[in-house]
Amino acid sequence: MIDDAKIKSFLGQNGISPLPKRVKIMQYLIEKHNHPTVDMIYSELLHEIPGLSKTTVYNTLKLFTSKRVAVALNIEDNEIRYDADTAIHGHFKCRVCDGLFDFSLTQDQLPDIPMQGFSVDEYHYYLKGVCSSCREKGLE
Amino acid sequence: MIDDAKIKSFLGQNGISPLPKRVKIMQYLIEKHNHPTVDMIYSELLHEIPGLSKTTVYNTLKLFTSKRVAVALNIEDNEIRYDADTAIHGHFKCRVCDGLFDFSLTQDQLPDIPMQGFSVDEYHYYLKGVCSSCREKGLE
DNA sequence: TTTCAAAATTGTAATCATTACAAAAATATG
DNA sequence: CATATTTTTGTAATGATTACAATTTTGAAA
Ligand SMILES: [Mn+2]
Ligand SMILES: [Mn+2]
Ligand SMILES: [Zn+2]
Ligand SMILES: [Zn+2]
Repeated sequence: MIDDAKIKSFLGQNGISPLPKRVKIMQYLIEKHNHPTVDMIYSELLHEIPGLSKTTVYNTLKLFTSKRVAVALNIEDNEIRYDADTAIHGHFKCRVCDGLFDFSLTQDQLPDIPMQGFSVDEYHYYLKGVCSSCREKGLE
Repeated sequence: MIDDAKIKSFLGQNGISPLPKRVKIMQYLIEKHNHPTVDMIYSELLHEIPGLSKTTVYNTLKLFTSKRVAVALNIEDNEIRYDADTAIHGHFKCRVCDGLFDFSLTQDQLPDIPMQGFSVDEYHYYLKGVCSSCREKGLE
């Protein structure tokens, strides 16, 4: 359980008015760190926040990513997943069980790309394949 | 202009019957290497292949990616882009002009995956930011 | 060449994530 | 409290992708 006040001040520091629903959504992202879709956030928080609208979840996530307190992951073909961990790290997608795993990746492990004159503000390293659990079960 | 016969034999070698529309679509991908969307392929090839259906483009690209003669790129939020270059390389997306640029990336530049027992068959390294051309123009 | 089964293509309708937008509600400020 | 501003909601639109049945094309056998 993460301190409500901490999240509020964190949002505030990043130029986001810490309204109750925003705090709950950020709390969900941080506590679960399950790379949820909008629909997962919406349907799970609906129990806790009656009357929550899916549009609000969309609006809030757009705000979060624009303020860089969350990152949008495009590792799926059809929907966006969200991550409150904005530090550089990698993602592995299992194409059998659809699981999405983090793996660590430090800035200096990243290939040095000589992009003269370019400014880079997002790094995404996605791997796809079959996870160990699925391989042990002989699925492939 | 790439040799038609070369594309036919390439498709054949990869278990794809080299039907005329498939050859044209592969030729488009190779010659333009512009990371097109389905719609770009469809609307541009429609001139050359009257009566082409968008469904056929979808079907063909699904076949190509399943046979691994093309790769689907999920660098955009809303649509998939395709690449006939299946060798490992990186992609940079400019969020001002929406340009999508290749950059070279060798297998041994990639960080090791610290995940024992996983099998990896796709590597995607995406960078986002502002390209040099847009920066020179003072856009940001 | 004719025949015919299998594979491919087409057009249309459905699906589904996301966005647009205007009305209603909540919030902040004096 | 009064009121301007911001946020939320609900619904409708958008747009990419998929499902699917009917039609056409293909390729091999006869
Ligand atoms: Mn993550
Ligand atoms: Mn490329
Ligand atoms: Zn798995
Ligand atoms: Zn640019």
